[in-house]
Amino acid sequence: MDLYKIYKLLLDHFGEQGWWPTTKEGEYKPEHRGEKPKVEKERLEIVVGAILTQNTSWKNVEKAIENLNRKGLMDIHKLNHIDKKDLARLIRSSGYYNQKAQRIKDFVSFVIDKYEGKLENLFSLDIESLRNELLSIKGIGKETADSMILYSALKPIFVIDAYTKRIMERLGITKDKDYDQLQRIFMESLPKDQKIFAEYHALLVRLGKEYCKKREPRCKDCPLRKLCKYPKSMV
DNA sequence: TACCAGGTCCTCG
DNA sequence: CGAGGACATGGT
Repeated sequence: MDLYKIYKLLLDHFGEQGWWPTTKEGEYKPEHRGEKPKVEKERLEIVVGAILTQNTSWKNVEKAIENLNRKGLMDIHKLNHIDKKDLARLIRSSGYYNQKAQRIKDFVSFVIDKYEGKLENLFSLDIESLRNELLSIKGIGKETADSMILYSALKPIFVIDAYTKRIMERLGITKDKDYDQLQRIFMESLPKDQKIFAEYHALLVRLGKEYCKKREPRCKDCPLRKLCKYPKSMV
């Protein structure tokens, strides 16, 4: 199956997604706006959001990010200095708040210790080194690292998440593939283009949320129904 | 009520 | 290695 063809079908059906949501200057709530992050604060917000959204709905993360923005805390050094309990309280809505507060703190202290507190320095590494650096931080796994690389550092890497795995299996393209195998399949089938990787992943999430849901998938109206092998696709 | 949501770490066999 | 549990809130 041609993954690029699937991409075009999704793009035709949903249109451009404008990932990742970011907050404009003077505002507090992150939105899909179809613009790449420009300033350091936007890049940091994506990094923080990537940690906060681990196994959690984005809606719950939005509130947490808004809290941090309203307090003016979306800043590496401020996040480094804030008391962990206070941080946990602010991000409570995103769940696992004690773990996530620790993970955010581990991340910012890492950037301060090794990269002068500037994401720009960390992100100037080549893609392999950057990924290894991110993965060495406790609490940052493959998906979180790759989300940071793709959406914040703006380098071409394909993000695999639960939606992607489910959709690929239901389509009948893969079965029991692990993260690295799935990622390889996408990256070897598509142009190495940050914009395409970003948009594709966003489209898969959209499809997973609205059609290829875990329970009660809406196969009848699914934009991919003609090429899908999901047993229950005729429901 | 139970399940799900843009995972990761740790432990055990 | 891979399975299984812990981490936690908010929506359906």
